[in-house]
Amino acid sequence: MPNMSSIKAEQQSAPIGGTGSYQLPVNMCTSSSNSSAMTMTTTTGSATPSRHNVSVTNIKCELEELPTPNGNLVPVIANYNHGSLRIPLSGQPHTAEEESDSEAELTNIENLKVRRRAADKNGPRPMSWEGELSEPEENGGSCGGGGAELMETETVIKSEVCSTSTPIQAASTTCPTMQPIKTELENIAGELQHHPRSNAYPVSSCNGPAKLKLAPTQSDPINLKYEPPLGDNNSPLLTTRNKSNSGGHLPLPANPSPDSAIHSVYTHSSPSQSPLTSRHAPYTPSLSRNNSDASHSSCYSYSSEFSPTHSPIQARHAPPAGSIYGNGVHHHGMLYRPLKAEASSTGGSSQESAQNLSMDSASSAMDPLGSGSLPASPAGISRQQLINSPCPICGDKISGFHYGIFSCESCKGFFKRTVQNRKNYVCVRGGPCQVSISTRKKCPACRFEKCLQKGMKLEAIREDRTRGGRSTYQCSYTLPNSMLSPLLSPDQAVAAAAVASVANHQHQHQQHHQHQHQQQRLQQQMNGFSGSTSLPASPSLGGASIKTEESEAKTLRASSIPTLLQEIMDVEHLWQYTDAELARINQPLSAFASGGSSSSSSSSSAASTAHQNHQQQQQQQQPHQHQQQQLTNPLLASAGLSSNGENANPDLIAHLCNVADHRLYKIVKWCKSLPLFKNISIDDQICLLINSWCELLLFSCCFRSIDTPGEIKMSQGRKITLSQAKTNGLQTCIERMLNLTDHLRRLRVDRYEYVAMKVIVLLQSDTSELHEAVKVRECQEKALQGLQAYTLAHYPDTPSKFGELLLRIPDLQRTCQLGKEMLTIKTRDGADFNLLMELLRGEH
DNA sequence: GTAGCCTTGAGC
DNA sequence: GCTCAAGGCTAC
Repeated sequence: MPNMSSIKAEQQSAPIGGTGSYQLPVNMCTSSSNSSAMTMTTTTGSATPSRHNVSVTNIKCELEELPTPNGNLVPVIANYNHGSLRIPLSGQPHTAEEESDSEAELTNIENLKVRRRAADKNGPRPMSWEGELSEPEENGGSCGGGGAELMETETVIKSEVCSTSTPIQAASTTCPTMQPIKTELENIAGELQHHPRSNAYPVSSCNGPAKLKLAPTQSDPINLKYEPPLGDNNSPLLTTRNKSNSGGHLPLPANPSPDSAIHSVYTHSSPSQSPLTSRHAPYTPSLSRNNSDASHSSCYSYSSEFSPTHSPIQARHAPPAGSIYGNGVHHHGMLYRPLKAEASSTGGSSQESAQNLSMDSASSAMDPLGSGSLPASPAGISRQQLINSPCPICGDKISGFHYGIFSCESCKGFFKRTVQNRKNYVCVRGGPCQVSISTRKKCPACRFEKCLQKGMKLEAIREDRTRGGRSTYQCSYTLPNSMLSPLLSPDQAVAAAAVASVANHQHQHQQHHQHQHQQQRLQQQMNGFSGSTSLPASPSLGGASIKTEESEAKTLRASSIPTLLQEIMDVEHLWQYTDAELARINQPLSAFASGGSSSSSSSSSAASTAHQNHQQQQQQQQPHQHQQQQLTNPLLASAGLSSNGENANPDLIAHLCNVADHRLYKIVKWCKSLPLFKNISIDDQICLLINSWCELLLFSCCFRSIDTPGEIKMSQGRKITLSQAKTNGLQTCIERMLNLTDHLRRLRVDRYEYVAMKVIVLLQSDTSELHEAVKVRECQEKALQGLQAYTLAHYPDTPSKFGELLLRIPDLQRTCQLGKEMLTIKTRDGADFNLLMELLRGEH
């Protein structure tokens, strides 16, 4: 495992200042149904605002408390030694034999890691978890659905219900059958961790709260700091920039000197705080290079879907068909997002009035074919046109796409140097200074600030300085008006920006746009997940520059979204499935159910992931095997259900198992990108995953069923009612799920709360298998703090909501256990749901 | 410290 | 093998 960089810093979650406490009546240790209370302490920091007149400082990453202007100390732990430290934990006693087995298994894991890393040194860098995970499928047969992924409305019930075992037990008790899954998870996590980039900006992932500012509510008892996004752009950096700019909505501090780019951006940060810690850390990249490309090992995020060629944005942000761009092309083009405050904040150059452009991807997003033209970009702007335009920062000639925007070579180098060397420039004039070709050297503070403002991404700088390869992250680009005006009228441009921005956000959840579904999702995003829930406007939703009272209100609400929650939300798309994926996962079963041949393998749509491709291939190669395997589905058998449909709906159950199996891949991928999860050691990541996968599946299922009382939503129109559950022998479990869903509905759980709770469930540290339980607990605390701050800020009338949300977790655990008990899965050879089967087998 | 050019490496 | 976005090198 590579050493963590010395600059790796992690926010210390130790309490500072006043304290408040709450109990988490959660027992995520799946080994038993016992519940344990976890006491956590939140704090309010002491006010120690300070801004120093420093011209240039090299930022230290020592352990320190960073005083913030709003009075919150941001403790930072530097030189975190990632990893292999194993803390013997008390709690779950183990027999000597178990201990021995566990040791042996852990040793196996270590050996696997070593071998893998050794192989990586000589071989190609592993590219994706999908690829890793698809391996067992080769052995175990197809899962029927290809890499199908579920959207929010898809089905997972079965997997959740069918989960008969206790994952953590599987991990901890060294069941031999668990080794395969552990190996897979290990491989996956290993790639995340072992790759040098996995250490990149760990602060970003674990320091989420560091950038938070105290909520503007006195009721907030914890030391959470919010980062009110005043801008409309998706980038948290940009958002912050807008806020910090004097020309924006907020005036510059009275102190004229300390306005370095960094200080003004991270107003909560100490002037001495490293750009890495103060900026990078807080703004946990939502998309990790690890995720995206197979290297998938870096901790700083990019997303697999977001490679420059398969940009995340490209994948996510394609405008819906029929949009005003209306070319009907599945383009990877750019989406325009005007920056209203931009011009005023940076003063008058031609670029100041530029439109901010969110791009589907850097390169191939722009030009996946390398043809040099942007494929159906909204305004029909080619890559060449963009490159020929002036650098949005200084006006020099653009040399390419650097760190998230098209910029010149000098600004690219400047940004790299500043971040890598942790410069902390301060504008002696208090900024903003004009930044042009002739003046760009005069004020690095304002230049850097403009870099950020224009969309350069800190997360694009690789902490480990790994060269080459692709990077993927959500990009925003400043497009000069001159490039838009000939194509769109100002009004059109604004409207386009609004529509595209929303579409941009939407596409984070859907790689293959289908207009109707996108419209529905748009409505969901704008109105909340369900009609009865309220969803605070996400900053990333705020691309619309058309200021209305409603949008302003949403912006206001969005401003109180803890950054950590926003970061978690930013990776939520990894949890979701696209329509194409759903179609794939549903098709085989439909064919199966209809008695058709296993032509299920002939997926109608092109595979969008390696996993899907692989599964498609497997299905094509073994269509009959797939059918046969479904006929002998051990899940069905173990559930006392025959596959001939006599007393059950095999299609339903097999489908659910199939979905669950694929869902597990999604979960792994999602976990990788979670800001808090990424800094946890490999072993602990595996442990946590094994520990909570069932709860995660079940919880997501319940949440998506909020708007369908009496029904648990399955994939695309599939629903299961209590009566249907009785037929399938799942009555008790479904009943509990419905009950849990009722609670979620009653509590009006919104999407932010939902994603936060998932992370809390995932980061349950109450297991003796964790090597760094304290660290995991600290991460969970941050998630808890984020959730608490959010609920207090958004639902001040229901201060008990936070506690009530946590109280649902034991229900969730009990429901999972019940489902497992109901469907005592017996391990059988030839299981076709590899990952799921491995997990299930490992528990018995 | 700047900035132009080079090298690297993943995706296609 | 090409593209391109990373980091590296080095003259200034």
